[in-house]
Amino acid sequence: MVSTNRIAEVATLVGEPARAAMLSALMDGRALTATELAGVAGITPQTASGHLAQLADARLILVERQGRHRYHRLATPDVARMIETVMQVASAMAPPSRALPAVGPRDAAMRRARLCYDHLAGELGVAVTDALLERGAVEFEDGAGIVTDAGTALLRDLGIALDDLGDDGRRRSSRPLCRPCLDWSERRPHLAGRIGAALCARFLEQDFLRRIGNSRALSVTPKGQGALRELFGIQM
Amino acid sequence: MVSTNRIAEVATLVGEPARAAMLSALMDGRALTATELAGVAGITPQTASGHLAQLADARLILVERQGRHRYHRLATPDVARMIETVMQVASAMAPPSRALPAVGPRDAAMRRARLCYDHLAGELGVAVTDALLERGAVEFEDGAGIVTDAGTALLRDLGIALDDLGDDGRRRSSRPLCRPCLDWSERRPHLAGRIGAALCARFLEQDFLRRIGNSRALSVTPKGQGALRELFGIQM
DNA sequence: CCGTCGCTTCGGCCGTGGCCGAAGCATTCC
DNA sequence: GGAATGCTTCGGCCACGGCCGAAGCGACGG
Repeated sequence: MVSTNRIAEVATLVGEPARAAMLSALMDGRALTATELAGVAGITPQTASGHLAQLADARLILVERQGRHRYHRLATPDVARMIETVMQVASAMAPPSRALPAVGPRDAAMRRARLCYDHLAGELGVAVTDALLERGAVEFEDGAGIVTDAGTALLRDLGIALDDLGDDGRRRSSRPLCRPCLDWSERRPHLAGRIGAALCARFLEQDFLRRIGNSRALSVTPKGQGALRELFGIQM
Repeated sequence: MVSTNRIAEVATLVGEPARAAMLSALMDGRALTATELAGVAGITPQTASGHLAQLADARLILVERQGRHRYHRLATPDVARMIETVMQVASAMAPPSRALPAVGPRDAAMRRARLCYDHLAGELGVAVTDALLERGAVEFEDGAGIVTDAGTALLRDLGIALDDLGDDGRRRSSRPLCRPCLDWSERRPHLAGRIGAALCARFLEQDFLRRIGNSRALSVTPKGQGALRELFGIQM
């Protein structure tokens, strides 16, 4: 059992618009500087500094010094998962007044392919997930998922060894190997968990995908176009 | 994508000690009155009333009138899951000063068997889960889980039809069929999700288990002792 | 019908905490 | 060395929101 005060403490940290904005910005797994985070939250650096100190104290984020910069990132996948579930409840809340304010057209690239913490989301994420489901590589039972033997083999062919996935030095006990994650633009599940992260990392490493500037959005390289078509029959 | 303000809004609701205490008290799935909740939160009824109105406005809880009482319960399993993930992060936080303050001996019954939202927890919950894992009825891959064909058959023998589990009239799309839930006293997973809830309900219905007074704690009836031994080889 | 009970609304008090300007350290660059 | 950059600390302002006492309202029960 956890003291309810500890629960409230954590929730309070998330329950402040500026901090929530900063944590959301970190949901793509990148490490950002205090000034960048101040920007996304719309506050001054000194105010952001205070917030970040609180988040770091509570171990929700980790801070890494690099020269005169300090990079902040989410401390664990658990934290990301927590924020994700809060988002889920928030999205189910009574709408403030009207329907969804139709995502702007400039987010076209974001809808197409983007990072969700450390795995693939958007049309591409959903398409890859569909392909894996179709091939029987993974199976979802509502909010849970497993990798089949066929999936283990398929991933090995892609250069991902499942046995190694726990050995990232951190060994987060609670990080699922495989699970679905609701895609906010597609409203359908995409692949998350350790294999979701591994797959995404592998695609970036092989230059199938590239970050678009500083955003969460991803572009598919020509090399990636071919590979995705060949591997999964995906035409992006 | 969800507005970060909405996220903060939800988190703020949880991030208040009194409200967190009330939500935690509702985590066993029961519906409690405003006065009872005021009691657990250590505040006056009029203050609790205000809090509960806020939680209901945000659709985190549902209120049901019954005579001069108003019963409050968590609105959806999603809300319970959110609180659970917050608890998980909270328990991983930097300890305030010393180690766990050794759960009091009066919680012996709680440690033995209790409700966790709507499924079994404590020694009993873990034991049942272990038995199901051992029989290959369910499989966990870290934070995810599935029911095998053998498990489907086993559950049918117990009087639980998996096909019906979605038909509770609410059809919460995101509620997993089967998933592990970290047990706070045992520090090991027990069975949650829709089948966790169904199993628990079935045991209560068959009078294998009974609520101890008004608490989350459960007692195993003599009938239940026999059944559990016979079904799962569990000696409580 | 009146008393009790459960709950809500109102009003006022007060503490917590977010916010920024100014100032103070570091680090890097010229 | 001096200037710019990135970030933090300090101090003071201010508002939001939690808290309770008092009062009101509806339901139940004798």
